[in-house]
Amino acid sequence: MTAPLRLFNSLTRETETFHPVHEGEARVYTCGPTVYNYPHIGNMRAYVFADILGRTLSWKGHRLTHVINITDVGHLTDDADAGEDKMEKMAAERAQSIWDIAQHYTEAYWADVKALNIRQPAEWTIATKFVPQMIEFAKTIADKHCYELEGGLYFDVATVADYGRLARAVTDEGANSLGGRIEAVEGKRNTADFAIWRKTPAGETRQMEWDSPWGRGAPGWHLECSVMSGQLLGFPFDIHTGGIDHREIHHPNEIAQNQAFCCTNGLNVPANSGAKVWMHNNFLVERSGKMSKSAGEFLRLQLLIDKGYHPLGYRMMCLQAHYRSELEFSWEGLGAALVRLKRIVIAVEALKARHGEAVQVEGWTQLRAHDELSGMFLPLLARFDAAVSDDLNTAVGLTVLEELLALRKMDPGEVLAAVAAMDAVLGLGLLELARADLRLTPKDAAISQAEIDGALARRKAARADKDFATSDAIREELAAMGVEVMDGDPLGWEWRVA
RNA sequence: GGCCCGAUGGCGGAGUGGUUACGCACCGGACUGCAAAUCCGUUUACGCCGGUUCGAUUCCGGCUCGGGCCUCCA
Repeated sequence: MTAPLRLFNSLTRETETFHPVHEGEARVYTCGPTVYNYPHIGNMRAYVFADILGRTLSWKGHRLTHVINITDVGHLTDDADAGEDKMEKMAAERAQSIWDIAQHYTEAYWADVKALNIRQPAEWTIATKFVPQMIEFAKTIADKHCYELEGGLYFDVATVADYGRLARAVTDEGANSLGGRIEAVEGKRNTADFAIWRKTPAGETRQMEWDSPWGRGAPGWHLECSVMSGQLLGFPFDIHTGGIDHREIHHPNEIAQNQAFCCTNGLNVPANSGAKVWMHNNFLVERSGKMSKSAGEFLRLQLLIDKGYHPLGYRMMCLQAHYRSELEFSWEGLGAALVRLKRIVIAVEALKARHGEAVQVEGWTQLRAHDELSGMFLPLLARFDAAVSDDLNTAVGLTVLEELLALRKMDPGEVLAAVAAMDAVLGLGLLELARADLRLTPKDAAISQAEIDGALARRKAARADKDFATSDAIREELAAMGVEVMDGDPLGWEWRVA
């Protein structure tokens, strides 16, 4: 009855049945943000995706250990020597301590995580807290796989088998398409070789630097993830996630490091890649151009909130599409998703009103064992299970949820139990969310709550007197201020978000 | 130059060798003083040209268009 969990593995480019490394468990590592600026909503799609993956693994009965890293060092703006560290660059621009910058943007990221109902992982790994381990890791692989140049310690990609296979980068002729246009760093053996450790140039001092056998400096970006994932989850672990852009460079490099490390240590690693399954979410795109932090309106989650769109509307928007498809962002699309969410919340609220008591939230594993659930629910839950088990098809899962809510004359407690179960995967907070919560006041609202209340009271009096000319005039005034009056609705009025 | 994707109704977006999700919008109905909100119902599609097939939106080939990556990026 329960469907096997099938996930698309970027390594094989095929959908595979998930078999955990450790029976009953699931260990997942997610490439997190580099905290040199605010995340935009496109960045956040990766964490909504990772969250859905984690929730699905829990739903399927696996004990989940999820780790998300915070990159606060080592991320270059450019290739190796030429590039500046993003963190150092931002700190210099803002004339602030690099540590303060990291702190500030980490907290901003966490605020978005919370607003999007993304569950807390078992651990947030902060890169700068793992530098000694990174040095140890580098020492382990240095002899066989690395070489030293003026700029630091470099990884020789020719020393591992099959470099770049994740990226499908090797052509029939055997040439590697990665690194083709990279400005060659003097002395690099292969164009795709990358820095494991970057030395601070002579005469310079950086805010973030550490001593190492290869001189004072900072770890390379790719090293962080290999070290933190291996350290906390152990090689091999189950699933490594990230944005699709990481499929080409970052993750192949990470895999190369993992291969080097595991071979050196004699570990038997399936596919020698560190993780068995590598999963990548596609981008959120904007037809006006590439979603960018530098150009035009910065699409932060806070901007959506300021405009009166509840952040869970954005989560809904993500859930309507498959994580491996590009998703088009538009304000209209966001509005549509929010309307959909609102209608679901209304239906759930009505059920709660009929039921009158709290509902126990249970996983699929427990629910399946219930025999008292009416015949209608198990088939629906099974279809929901089949949808999310099919490479996380939340788009179809949502339609099953809506079918459930459209059922009439069923026991509200049972429907709510089924809703709770589905929402354990979808994470829309349907049992807690009230419709009124979705009515966010836009930042530029031209009218205050008190003024709205006053106008509505006057309008009510006019209607009682059957003075419809006055009541309609008040309604129009409110409409001009962005307030939509809804007489036949318990909420009474709503912001017209547009 | 190299590698890799995509093309579905007004918009977004699933999926499938034959019965053509779903959401939003539109339209019709209920409700309303009238609206709005809500609820019910409903219309519209698979880029082009070949091939395979009893039958293709779905498989294969070509074409056109669009996008991504090869520098940092979720």
